[in-house]
Amino acid sequence: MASRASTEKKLLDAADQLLFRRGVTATPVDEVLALAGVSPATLYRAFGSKDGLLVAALERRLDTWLLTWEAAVAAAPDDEARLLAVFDALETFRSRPDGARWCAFLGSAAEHADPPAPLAAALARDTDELRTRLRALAVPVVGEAGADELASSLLLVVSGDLAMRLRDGHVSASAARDVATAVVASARRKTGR
Amino acid sequence: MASRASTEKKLLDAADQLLFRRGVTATPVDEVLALAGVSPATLYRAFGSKDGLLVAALERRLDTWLLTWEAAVAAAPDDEARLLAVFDALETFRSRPDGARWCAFLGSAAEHADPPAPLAAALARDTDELRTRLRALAVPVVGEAGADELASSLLLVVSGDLAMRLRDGHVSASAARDVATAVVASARRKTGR
DNA sequence: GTCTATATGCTGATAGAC
DNA sequence: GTCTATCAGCATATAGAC
Repeated sequence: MASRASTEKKLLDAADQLLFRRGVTATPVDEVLALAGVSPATLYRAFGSKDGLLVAALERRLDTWLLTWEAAVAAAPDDEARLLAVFDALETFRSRPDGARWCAFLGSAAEHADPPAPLAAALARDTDELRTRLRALAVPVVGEAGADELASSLLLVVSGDLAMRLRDGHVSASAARDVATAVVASARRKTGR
Repeated sequence: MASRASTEKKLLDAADQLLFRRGVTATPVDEVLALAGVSPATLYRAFGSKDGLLVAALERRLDTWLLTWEAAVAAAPDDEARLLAVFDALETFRSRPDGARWCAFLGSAAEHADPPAPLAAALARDTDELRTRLRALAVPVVGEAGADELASSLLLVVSGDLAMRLRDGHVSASAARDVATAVVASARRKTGR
């Protein structure tokens, strides 16, 4: 006897494993249903549509990602390591069983010409969290003055790491971290720290 | 009286304008046909399938992109400017009437779980050209020893700039160039130049 | 011979009825 | 949970215009 919460969780788990590996459009609803062991009616009652399930999966995923990132920050020894911990977290998150091919948020947004509002909101929240938290972690490293610019630069590097996963396999895991290290050093020099 | 070459060009132009702005899957073939003012039979005779047209459009697009980049390199005053000219070219290319929402190659690849061979080859060629040419431009700046690593780093920054276009509009046009400048400075310091 | 216009088979996703 | 209707998009076939 399946409770409502557990069938919804099964659907979200299935969505996580399929939609973000194969792509949203490329994955038939039937496969999600089959993996979840759930009937179509359940999906449409709980989430309204395939897109509804997608958005719910993204929201849950963002929470998980932020926890992963927080753990990496907590494990880092000093201010600069805390700022760069996002790259450790990316690696950890990528190696999860439901790790996306590149990025669940960017990938979902990229599939729509003009993403529907709830989907755009999910990506915007991801972007905001990245920028805001990077900025907060940047303050101890370069001070208030340089924090905005450094956060934007690092967000670009993070996005670059994600996009590189779509290209051929030449990419070393530490490439993004190396670039970020250079960016931080440059910002430090600029602010005299 | 429409010649064979001209109808094919009309299809490629329409593909450029629609597929890479709205996304490949998101654009029905019918719209491409309507914009090109061409009948279905013409498309399927010339390109075999929607995907065939896509690949042909990507191939033509890569040639155009490389010409744009070469022009930007030629206009740059010194070795470092030539290495960073790729960011000028990105801006120029983006502002074309058929400029992609983010990146025609990454976007097309992202839509397939496991891209069909001709599509994968198109993206691989894009990646190879970027890496190889960046490496050649890096040699005068940091020497043979550091050129591979610098090229890889800059490729990541380029990809980051492209991916940022999927996020919200906070991005300044010079952000990628600033990051790249820091990366080049760091590489220079490392190789003692 | 190359194109246009139109009609149609086919497949698979979505949604809802039972 | 099964089963079915609807709908959209891709691909092809046919017939005729330049």
